[in-house]
Amino acid sequence: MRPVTNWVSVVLDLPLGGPFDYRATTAVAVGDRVIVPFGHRKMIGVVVDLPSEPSYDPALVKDVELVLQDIAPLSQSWIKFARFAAEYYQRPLGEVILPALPSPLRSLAAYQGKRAAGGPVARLDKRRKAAQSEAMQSVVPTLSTGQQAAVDAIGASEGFKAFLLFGVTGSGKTEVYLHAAAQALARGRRVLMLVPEINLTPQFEQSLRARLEPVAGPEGVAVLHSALSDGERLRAWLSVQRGQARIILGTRLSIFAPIDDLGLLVVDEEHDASYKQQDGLRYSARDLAVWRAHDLNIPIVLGSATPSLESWVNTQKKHYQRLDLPDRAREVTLPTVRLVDTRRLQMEHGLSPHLITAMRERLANKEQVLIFLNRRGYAPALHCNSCGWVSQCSRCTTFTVLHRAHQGRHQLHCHHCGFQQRVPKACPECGDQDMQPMGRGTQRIEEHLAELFPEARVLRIDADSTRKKGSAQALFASVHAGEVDILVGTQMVAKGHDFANLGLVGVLNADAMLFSQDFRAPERLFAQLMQVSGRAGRHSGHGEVIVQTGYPEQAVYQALLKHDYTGFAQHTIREREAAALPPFSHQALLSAEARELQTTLDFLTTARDIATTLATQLGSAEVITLYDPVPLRIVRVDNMCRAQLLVESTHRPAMQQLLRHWIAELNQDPSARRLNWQLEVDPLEI
DNA sequence: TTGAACACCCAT
DNA sequence: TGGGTGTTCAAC
Repeated sequence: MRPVTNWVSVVLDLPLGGPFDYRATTAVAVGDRVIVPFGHRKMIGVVVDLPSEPSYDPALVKDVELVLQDIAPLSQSWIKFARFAAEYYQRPLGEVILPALPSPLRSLAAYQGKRAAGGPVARLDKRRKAAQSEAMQSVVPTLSTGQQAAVDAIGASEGFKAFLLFGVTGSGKTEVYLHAAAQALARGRRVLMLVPEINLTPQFEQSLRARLEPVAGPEGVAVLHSALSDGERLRAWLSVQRGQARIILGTRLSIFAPIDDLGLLVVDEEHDASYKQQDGLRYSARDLAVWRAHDLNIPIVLGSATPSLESWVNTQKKHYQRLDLPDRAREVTLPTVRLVDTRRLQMEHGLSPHLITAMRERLANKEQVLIFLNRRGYAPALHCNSCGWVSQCSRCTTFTVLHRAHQGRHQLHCHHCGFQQRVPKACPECGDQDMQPMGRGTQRIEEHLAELFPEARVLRIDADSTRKKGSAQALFASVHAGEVDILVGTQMVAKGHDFANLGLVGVLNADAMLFSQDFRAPERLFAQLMQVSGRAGRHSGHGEVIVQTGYPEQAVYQALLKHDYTGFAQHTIREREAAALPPFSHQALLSAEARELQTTLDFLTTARDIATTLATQLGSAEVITLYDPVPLRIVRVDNMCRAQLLVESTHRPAMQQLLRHWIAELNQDPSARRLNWQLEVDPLEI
């Protein structure tokens, strides 16, 4: 018998291209993982092709060392998906495929050494599985007409169809997801449900288990997110790949879960920026979800009270079907919104008299109050009253934020590079000791509120108070249990949680977001305000939201007053269209950083010239706009100076083609090696 | 990304 | 002359 020689194309987790060709002497399939020699080391890669001829000098091609067959090969359909993501976001395929696997499946150490014992999968399977807690059976509520219509529409769709489920907080979107998921399960298909944040998975998991475990079985629900340990992640991932998990709940990374027999995809809070990965492969899980649904020929439901303008425009173009949930399902009214004009008011520690009075009333009425302030720490900076010195980070062009650490001690933290230092006893500039906190963060508000309302129990929830794993859960639980009267928090508290007894929401310093450079800032502010407003009075029916602003006449606030997403979207869409901004054009962002700003700008200028030449050669110069390189608003972070170059086009294929050639040329350019640069497709922030 | 090879520099 | 530091290049 002739020895079998197969050429295999393998992708590796490397920033350089690939795939890399090898020779295999044992049976191997596309989707198998292999251990291969690479340079002076060995790596785990994934076979993506079995070419008849190698695309590399056969004399230099090395042998596959080992074919790992402890799991089934990754499917063709999944690899096709990964290939799309790699091409769309202009990254090597290996950089999509390998990070999508749980780390034990791609780390050599898990397979070698004396403790490897047959590899991570064998070790996991040998261990006894912990018994699952049995889920509480829950009552299936009757659906409103709107909900029923939505569920019916989703159920009736054959093949691909994108739905935008549009309804305010409390309108019962979750119930629609649950019913639609139950339908898909009943048809023997599986369901993938995405939520924006890890914080939101426990409560969703609970309702999923309670409602769908009877159909899906106790092992039928799997949760995937980045906070899982390696072992937990592997276990969940395997249960997905092996088909045990029927319903998969997760954050953005779970869009890469290895499932082909999906019957439904759900993206909750589809407008949420957390769906955008901000490093490595900068993908949008929502956009990829739509592609995946299309490829698998299944319905996808995107839910939001404040849809992204991209999705909204898609409903207007009839690419997506809108499903409206007009009323709050539980027959309660929307909270009243009041704008307090801070320009002509005497404020007390950042709180207007109106807000204080309203708080007093609610507290007397035994209702909870939420104070929302998107700024953590004690104060945004420390200021010297005699010379005007302001605490600044030595590595970044930012102020350092005053934080109250343990035992009332203060520290200065840089929120950009993480640098922490003691508070100087005297001004480093003039030696004066009269230094004052400038502005207010959540810690300081918490402190003032405790003085102002001595009987009230005040709790702060922000990234600092929830640093430990699981502590966010515990803090939220104490709010739900009624152990808290006043909750102070950052955007963390705005999402998802349904506080039954919350009557009043106070929004401080919303204006900070209003004048950001980013053209999407008003859209984001509106979504955030709507979201935080939705926390008030979900059950009592007489909730109130007080927004303190110096610019009450702004369109964002006027729209909020009327809970008018539609009007706000229409207004904003007209502006975008007039300025040819997304969704009426496509963008890409080339950013770079180096020790010297000039190095960065020089590189970007060269890059721009290259792109100009390419656009002309490719005949796309007319549809592509290349802007000038500009330093970022915060130029220096961690001693690196940053700048960026925006590319815009109304023609996506032309843009994609240009980007592909551009990256290839930049990779050749020796000057590009002396700094860090990256290209981001569809940037969310510019 | 990782490592090896190579150039350069300064102190002994 | 040795060894520490930084730069460049190849990897199927």
